[in-house]
Order: sequence, then structure tokens, then C-alpha cells
Amino acid sequence: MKKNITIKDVARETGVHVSTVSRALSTEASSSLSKKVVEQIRSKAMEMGYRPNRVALGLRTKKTMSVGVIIPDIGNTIFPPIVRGVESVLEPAGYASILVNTDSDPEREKQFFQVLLERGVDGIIDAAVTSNDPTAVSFSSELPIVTANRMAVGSGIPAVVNDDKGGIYSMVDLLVNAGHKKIGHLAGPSHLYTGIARQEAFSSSMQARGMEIRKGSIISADAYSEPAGKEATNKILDICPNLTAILCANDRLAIGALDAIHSRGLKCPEDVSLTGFNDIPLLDRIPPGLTTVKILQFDVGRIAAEILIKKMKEKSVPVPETTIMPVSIVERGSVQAPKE
Amino acid sequence: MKKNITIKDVARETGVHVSTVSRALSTEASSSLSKKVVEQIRSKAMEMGYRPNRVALGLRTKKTMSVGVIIPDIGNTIFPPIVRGVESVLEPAGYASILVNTDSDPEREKQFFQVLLERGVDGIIDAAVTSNDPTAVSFSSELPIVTANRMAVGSGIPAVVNDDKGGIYSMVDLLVNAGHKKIGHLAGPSHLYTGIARQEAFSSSMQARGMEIRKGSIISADAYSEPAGKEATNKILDICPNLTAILCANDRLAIGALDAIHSRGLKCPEDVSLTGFNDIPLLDRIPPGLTTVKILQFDVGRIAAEILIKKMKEKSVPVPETTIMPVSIVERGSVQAPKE
DNA sequence: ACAAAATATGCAAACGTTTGCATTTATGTT
DNA sequence: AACATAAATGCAAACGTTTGCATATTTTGT
Repeated sequence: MKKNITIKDVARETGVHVSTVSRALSTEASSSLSKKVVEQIRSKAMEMGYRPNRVALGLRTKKTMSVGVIIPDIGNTIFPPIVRGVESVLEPAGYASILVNTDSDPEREKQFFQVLLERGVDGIIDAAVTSNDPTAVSFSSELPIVTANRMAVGSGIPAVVNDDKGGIYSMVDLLVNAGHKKIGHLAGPSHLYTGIARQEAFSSSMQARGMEIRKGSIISADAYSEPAGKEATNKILDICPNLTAILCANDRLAIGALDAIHSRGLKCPEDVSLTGFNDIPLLDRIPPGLTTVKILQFDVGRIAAEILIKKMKEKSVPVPETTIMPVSIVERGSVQAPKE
Repeated sequence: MKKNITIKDVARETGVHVSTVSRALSTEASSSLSKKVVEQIRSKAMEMGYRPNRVALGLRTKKTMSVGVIIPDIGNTIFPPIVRGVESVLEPAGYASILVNTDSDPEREKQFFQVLLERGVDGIIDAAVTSNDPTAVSFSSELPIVTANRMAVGSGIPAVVNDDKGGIYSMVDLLVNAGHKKIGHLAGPSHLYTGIARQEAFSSSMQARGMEIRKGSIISADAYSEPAGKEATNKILDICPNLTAILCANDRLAIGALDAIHSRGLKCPEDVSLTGFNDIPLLDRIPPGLTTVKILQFDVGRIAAEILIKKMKEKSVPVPETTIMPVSIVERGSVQAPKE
């Protein structure tokens, strides 16, 4: 294990002071040095295989050029594209991403904030934030944070989210136009922004159309998972067996709903129409083809990172508090007119 | 922005030397201090909201307690579970993971190795390694590396891979037992270990059974993607239109093959049987249900990380050079006896 | 040719820790 | 009560950089 080459070694080899080497190696500071010596030092450094030590740099400058990326679970197919979006701007800008999975546990989220701060990250992208998230709020005074895909409502933390409301409105439209009168809602977890926002949008949209919302026709799933979706769907159908359509808060829930429907001997879309949200990968290949709301996952990550970089460069620069990304409906085979 | 509390501040407040604080805060070193002062310092530190600076620690100890995780693309559904497996052991052990995506570009892989070293990672999990990978080999003398899911053949770099050979053998068995005589192979990229290993296994397995391998019945896809799978399948079927089964090197390729088959007006499994590899999420829901080889993605990541930790703790400790994880066949609807 | 201004380089402190060694303080032992 | 020993703490250097300031060297204007 040969010792690493440092700036000091290069200085000795070139017979110059370490500060001179430091300057020569920096694009900005090298302007104060003579062309000749800069060239000489640089080639010598290269020749010696010098590799800058960013840990030392970080200590000296108090900037580690790294950011924490907090997500619930990278195994959940909605997050990888967001992460890629984040990296697509962070990496070229010279930032490294430290990725952590909270498994939606607020306790873990808190711990990770601590750890990330100990490691001196310059900022944090939080895609695991809950709607009411005291942890995120309290840390937001310590370093720049941007939330992605979700938001901490009323926290003042910059957020990049999808047009959840608009997506749901359009979906209700679509269902109503197809002739549905008895529509249920399989809602997301009520501690998550997306769960709340979509449910509110559902209710107000139904109301705006003068549609009846029967009691028991809105049930929240415990988690955004297929089993939770199946379970909640069964509850809904137990209470309101004559619903002709169920608008689900996301695709995985809808897949679970599909399971529940099949297990009851019903068919989609013949007996009940179903819609999702997100348009996750491979969804198009699952019969009957889920009609869903397509979101710009990659861009949500990308823009969140862009905003974060702005704040990291200049803490006080004003940035948009909420950025809403457009969504679009993609129609497949899971919706048709009610039988009647 | 209030200045961070350092060990020095705690020392001043408690009227003790900074080295004493350092010792008091360390579980091991605190044994050389009096119970009383340790207690006092710790509570004071807590009270002041002291947060250790790991950057400084890293500089001093030359250990950053972080590892680089290199993968081709987190958006490829096979990798998230591997990453989770890696984190499942790294995180509890106190390591942070820096995640990078190479997009299968060797040039980027090389850059990332550089960057990760500059950042002083203590080790690297490389799931983007190519079969012949000079970059990984050369860096392996600088720091511990373990490859996951793939291996750099003959490099001596510890690897955790699946039983690719065994999986393919079983699959050929299954196809032959179903009565197939004309079997093609949609192979993976020939610069990847999995592509090569599975193809070799296919050939030797067919040979071992005395099955004929017609020319043109083995084609390598350029990438593990659906479009590449579709394209390669069309080539195969152009040359050998009377194949009754195609064994695909992975699931995404098989999905692409499905597309090709449908676009030719054929059906799976009636006209041609198809098999995959990996058993990616949601695969079970895509008709006709792909018969595939299930791999232990999570455990591949987990074990790779365990091996890495061993090597990081004690560079010279001997570790298994190749660890092969068991696979299993999961039968679904994409295989049936040939029509005759 | 000389002071003044500009250019190029060196000096040393600082970033927040840990740790080998020196020193002080407490504890026994006789 | 004195001394040896053990226990507890302090000292200072080191990790690899950057950077404000001081110094030395060159260039410029007259």
C-alpha cells in the first residue's frame, strides 16, 4: 500500500512551496502564477499521479460537494427515475450523492439527517418527507433542503411536486365522461402529501361536478403497496358493492385493487373501471392496461436538484417555494362505460 | 447560520482539554478516563448539541466510513434490490453509500473510480464491471473492491454472482423435457459476464444433451433492453423461423422477444415458448407469465457488502474469490410443448 | 536609472479530529 | 509519612488542503 501522493510531494519535486502547487492546480488561483510554473507543476503532478484529497479540501473549505438523497425505498419503482434525475444534474456539477432509504420510518429519517450532517453534506434532497415533518423543518435551518415528489405542507421548504390535483381532476373528468356515477377512491396513506392532496382533489372534484360521494367509498390504504391496495379495495367493495369505478391514488394500489376485484370474481373494466397514478415502468404490459396519470419522475428529480444547487451556492438566493410539474393522462384499457 | 459546535467548544465549556473530550466521546478511549468526567463531558456535549465532524475524522484517520456503489443504471429494475441488499449491511455498520450510475460506459466507470478515490471511500461495490475490465483491475490494488451480480473474469477481484450456469442448465432441461428440439438463445451483450456465462452454459448444456444448435439460432443483443431483445429476436426468427423455443438471457430481453413474436403474428407459448432470467418485479403480472430463473438480488448485494466490510477492516484477510448464489426456476405460462 | 506599481511566490494559520507521549494526580504499600 | 505505582489528564503534532498576508522579484513610467 504505497502512500498517497499529496500536494506536498509535488511541491518537493518541483522545488516550490505547497501553496504554489495549490494555486497552480486550481483553475482560478492559477491566474496569479506565471504561465511557466503552472504548466510545470501541472505536468509534474500528473506524472506523479497526484490525486486531490477531497476530504482535506472539505475540512478546509467546509464544503464537501456532496448531497444527501433521502428516499423511502429505492426498490419502489417510482424512485429510481427521480434519483436519476437528481444525479443527472448533481454529478456534472461535481456533487456526489449519498443515498439513504428510510423505509418510511420517521425515526430513520431523523437519524439519517443527523448522519448526513455529520458527514457535512452541502444540501439534501428529501423524497421521503411526510406531510407534517418536524424533522425536515428543524433541519431546514441548518442546510438547504429541497423536497421532491412530496412536500412538507406549510414548511417553507422548497418542493418540486407533480400536479396531483390536476391529475385527479382530469381523471374524475374521464370517469364521469365515460358515464360513471358511482365512483370510489382508493386513497394513499393519510400522512403523505400525495395521499392527502389526491384525496382532497378527488373530493372537491366530485363535488364540483355534483357527484355523490357515498360514505365508505373513500378508504385510505396504509401504504403504497399492492397488498394494502387489495385490502382497502375489499373494504370499499364490502361497503359499496355497486361502485362502477375506483380511482386509485397510485398504480401499485391499483394493481392491488385488480387483485381484489379478481378475487371477488369480478372483471376490470367490465364490472369495475380502475385508474392509477404515476405510470410506473412495465405498467403498460399488465392487462387490461391501466389508465393512469403519467408524471415526470425524472424531471421532478432534475429540477429539485437544480433548485438545491442554487441554494447551496448562495444560501439566500430566492427560489420558487413550490414547483408543480405537469402531468398527463394515459388511457389504456381499464376504463369503460358502466354496464347498466 | 450559527457556527457548528466542535469538540473544542465542549472542551472550553467543561474546562478540560480537547483531547479529553475526544476520549470521553469515544467508547473505547473513554475507558482511560474517570467515570465522572466522562459522564459530565457527554452530557455537556449533548446539551450543547455537539455533532461530530466526520470530515475531520476522515482526514485524521484516513477512513471515511463510506463506500462507492457503482451500477449501470438504478432505473434498471434488477439493481435496486441489489443496492438495498448492499445498504442493508453497510448502513448498520456505519458506512455511507455513494451511488453512481455508469450507463454502462467504461469511460464513466473509470472517471467514477477516480472521483470515489478522491473522496476517500474505503471500498467499492462494483455492479457495473465488464467481463474484461482493466479499470477495475488496476484500481483493485488501491482499495478493496467486490463485484456484485457480475465478475471481472480472472481478475482475482472477489465477486458475488448468481449460478448463471446452473440456471441455464435447468432451463434447457425444462425446455427439452417439454419436448422442444429446436431451441434458440437470445444472448446478452458479449462484453458482460452474464451474457458470456449464460451463453456458454446454453451451448454446453445443449451439447451435453445432444441437441443441435443451428447456425443463427444464437444471437447477442446489444444491451439488456426490450428494444434490443425485440431486434435480436427478429434476427433469430428471420434465420431460423422454425424454432419452437427461445431461451433469453434475461427478462427484459424476453419481454422484447414477446414483442417481436407478437409483431410477427405468432403467439407465446402456442407458437414459441420463451424463458427469461432474473424474475424482475411485476414480471408475474405480464401475460402469459414468463417462466424464468429467479435470482437472489438482495442477497447478492448483501453478501457482496459483507465481504467488502471484511476486506475494509483487514485488508489482508482472505475472502472467497467467487461466491455463487443459488437460483431457482419459477414456472409460469410461457412454456408449453411444441405444436409438432 | 529610480521609485512605484504590478506580478509572482512563500509563510503560516486554520479547518476538527485523534493519539503517542509527557505530566500530573490519586491510590496503595510499607 | 514517604515512595512506588497506577490512573487520569494535558500537550502537541499530524492528516492535506486553502488563503490572507508578507515578501521578493519583475515590469513600468518617467
